[in-house]
Amino acid sequence: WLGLEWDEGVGKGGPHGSYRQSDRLDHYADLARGLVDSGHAYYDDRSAAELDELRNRAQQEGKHPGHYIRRPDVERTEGVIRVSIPNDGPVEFTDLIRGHLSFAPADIDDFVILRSNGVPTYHLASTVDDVEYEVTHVARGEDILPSTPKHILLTRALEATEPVYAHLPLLFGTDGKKLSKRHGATALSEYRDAGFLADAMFNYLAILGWAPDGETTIFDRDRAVAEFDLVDVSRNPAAFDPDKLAWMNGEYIRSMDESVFADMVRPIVESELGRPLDAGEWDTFRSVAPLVQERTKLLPEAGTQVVFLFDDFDTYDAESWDKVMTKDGVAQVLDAGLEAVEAVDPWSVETVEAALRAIPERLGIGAGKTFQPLRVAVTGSSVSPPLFESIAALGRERTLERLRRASAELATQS
RNA sequence: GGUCCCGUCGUCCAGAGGCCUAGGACGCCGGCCUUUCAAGCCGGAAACGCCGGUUCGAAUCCGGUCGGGACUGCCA
Repeated sequence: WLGLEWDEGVGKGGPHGSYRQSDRLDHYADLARGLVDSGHAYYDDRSAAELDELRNRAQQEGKHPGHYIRRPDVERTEGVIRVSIPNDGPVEFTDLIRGHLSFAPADIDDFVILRSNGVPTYHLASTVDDVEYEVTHVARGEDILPSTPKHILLTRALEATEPVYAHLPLLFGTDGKKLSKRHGATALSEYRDAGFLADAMFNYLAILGWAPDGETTIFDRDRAVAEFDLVDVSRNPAAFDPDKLAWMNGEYIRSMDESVFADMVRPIVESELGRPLDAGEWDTFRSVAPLVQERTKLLPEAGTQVVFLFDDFDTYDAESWDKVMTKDGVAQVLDAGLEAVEAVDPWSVETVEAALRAIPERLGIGAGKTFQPLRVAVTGSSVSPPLFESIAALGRERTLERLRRASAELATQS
């Protein structure tokens, strides 16, 4: 959806055979056993209780939990396979984003690479894949920064050269909690379904942790691709701000070509209506679409703004009615509107406007007092697209019906 | 508890010793425009966590401190 393409992998193929880890289970297991043979790893069949005890002891002594979980004196021949951490100096590497990093061997666990059921852990599978697929740069979340020394050690044990790492800052929700597929996740598809544009989503995501310069907020994919560099990525975590995303989406909607916008909104209107638009209705819609385009942030809003043109609304918006239609003089305004609309000739935005603009003068009241009741009568709400255009698009007969309906409604209430 | 990462407006991003009385964006507040809602335009409030040090000069370098976060499993 976002137009992010990969060069090789599942569904795309490539020179490295299957890219599906489930197809390679035996291979990972073979490599794990090979690491035992070469002395980099060992079998461990100690019980969970035994390991817990070692962890507790380490914690009580102010050491990290894995401190005492090391290669047992007596060699085992079954159980999980662990990598034993070599005690020959710190593991150092330069992260593209964070700079030089160093981890002491004592702080790195003897970690499991093959479970007792023969299934590899993430550490093994992903490291082996990176090596065998000849991955040069690993860009991933900062949450696995602590695992990176393990992956480097594994890579060296596999007699390969480690890739360049870049650990990106995490994304937080507005609640300040980490955003991930396991916690507080909102699927990307939900944003698409909510009416966000892929280009806006792409731009917003890009701005989280990076900017082309100090001034620019809106930029397209080409510019991002041309100017983005991992070393420029921010080191601090970013909070996902739905308001800014919505604003940005509005910016993209407004910059769309009118006809593209109309085409995109059509299915939304039709689903709102529960039926397809006929040719005449489509023309009507296209005539008002630019007006709607200016005032929508999310695509579905465009649909709700415009349905009154095609189907009669069931009820008036209660708040609008109370605010506008319960005032004195509304009945006269509706009558005047009826009269004016009947007399419009020929029918156009300009003639409708001229006819209605004459009303406030004639009745000696303000423009707002005239147009708001008409708006509620015609559209069902005090919030709508511009009035004259709306009436022109609605047509004379339907406008007259709506005005009569509002008068009747008013009579009922008094 | 331990290891590591991070610390500029409420939020996102600029700022890589003097150009900073700290800039842009969202949001917020006020105004203009206006028949509504938007959009647009103008203006405003709003931050270098704190303490030391280096330096003629620090948001930028160093140390400490405080605060936030991640990790700490036969999860990934």
